[in-house]
Amino acid sequence: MKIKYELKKVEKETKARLGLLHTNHGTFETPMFMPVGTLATVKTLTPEELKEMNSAVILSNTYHLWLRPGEDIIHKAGGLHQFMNYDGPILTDSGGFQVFSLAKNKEKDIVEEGVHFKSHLDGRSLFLTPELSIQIQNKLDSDIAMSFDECPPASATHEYLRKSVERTIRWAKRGKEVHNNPNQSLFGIIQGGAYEDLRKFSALETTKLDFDGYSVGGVANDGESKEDMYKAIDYSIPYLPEDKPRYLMGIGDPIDIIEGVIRGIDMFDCVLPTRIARHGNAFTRYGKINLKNAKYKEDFHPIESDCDCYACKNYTKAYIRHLITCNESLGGRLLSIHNIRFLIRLTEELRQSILEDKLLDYKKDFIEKYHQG
RNA sequence: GCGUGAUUGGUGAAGUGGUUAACACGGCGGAUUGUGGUUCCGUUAUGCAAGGGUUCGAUCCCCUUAUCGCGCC
Repeated sequence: MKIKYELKKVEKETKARLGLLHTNHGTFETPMFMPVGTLATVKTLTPEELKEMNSAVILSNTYHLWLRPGEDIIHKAGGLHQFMNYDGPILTDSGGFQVFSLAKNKEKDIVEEGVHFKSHLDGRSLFLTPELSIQIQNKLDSDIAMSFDECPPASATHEYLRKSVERTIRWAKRGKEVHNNPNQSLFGIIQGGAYEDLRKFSALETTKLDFDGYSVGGVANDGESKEDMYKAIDYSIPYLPEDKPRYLMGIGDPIDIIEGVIRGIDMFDCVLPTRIARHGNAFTRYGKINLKNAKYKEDFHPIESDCDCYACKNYTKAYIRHLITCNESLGGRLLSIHNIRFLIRLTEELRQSILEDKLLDYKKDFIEKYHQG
């Protein structure tokens, strides 16, 4: 069975949506945030811990799992869910994002057939195609597979982006044709940078292929401005069907999530909460803080006194700072728990605000507070 | 006691008679948005044991003192 999106409500003054995502591994509310588990694990956390945080979908990665341990081993294990002991929904990224950062010479390495690039592990030459990406994802048996797209840099010209969008559409079609897993849904990806005509074209052509969901991609690349990111969403959303989920790829800054939800996005994923956690940073209502700062040396209070996460209920900033300073893995774990819970809770509050038609007020309050810190 | 060798930042240490004293660690701060992240980027000794001298100029040469190491009575 494929996923099913059930639209429950659109907020009065915005395009924000409240919905339910029915999957083979449970039903979950949107808007939602999906933590990233590139290598079949959300770094340092167990599936049980993620469930405790009310986290739903985990995002994993085709490219990384293809290299290690290989899709055949995961297939033999009984699929990704069995392999990693996670019975919630899993989404796999196509590998497009990684591959394009590994392809050195875009002109030469990206061809109609696929992409030539070097393995980040041993440097050997690899070739990934839309078909192969989908076939790997079929074997991984994730709930949602992503089309293999070209993810061009923010600095790309209109001319480059136009060709790229056209190719991404051809690739989406090729991937869809070989997709062969009745329990797996497939999403299409809208590209086109911050150009209205390209986003519109990309959305209209991609939706013609009738995917199970659509994502806005090519966002938050190498120094793209927030304005361009919001444009990318605004120019794409009007052409996407109401009854399919919309996923903004790679976005997870709290403010960006709010802005995305207001513009009609249902799903987000991001490495930010876990990455900054490993580097000692925590999201708070008053902005992001760096636990490594000397001022927390003797701060015997939780990161946030009103946070319901395991880290805040049991540990102080001084202790977590000590762990991070000593490079003890528990530090990154506790901060990952806090940061993911922070974003999950943010989506819970956003849903409540949509329900009460108070999203814009919520945004105003949140941003005001967030910038105070 | 005599002889001898050392003494460079929080630490381990390079180094030179001449504008800004390597490098590493540590400290302090920042970055991070479909994870090549125990990563990346800043910054961190107005001073080379102390005092005096030689010199246009000394951390580098000389003298004295202090401290430490080594050898001999």
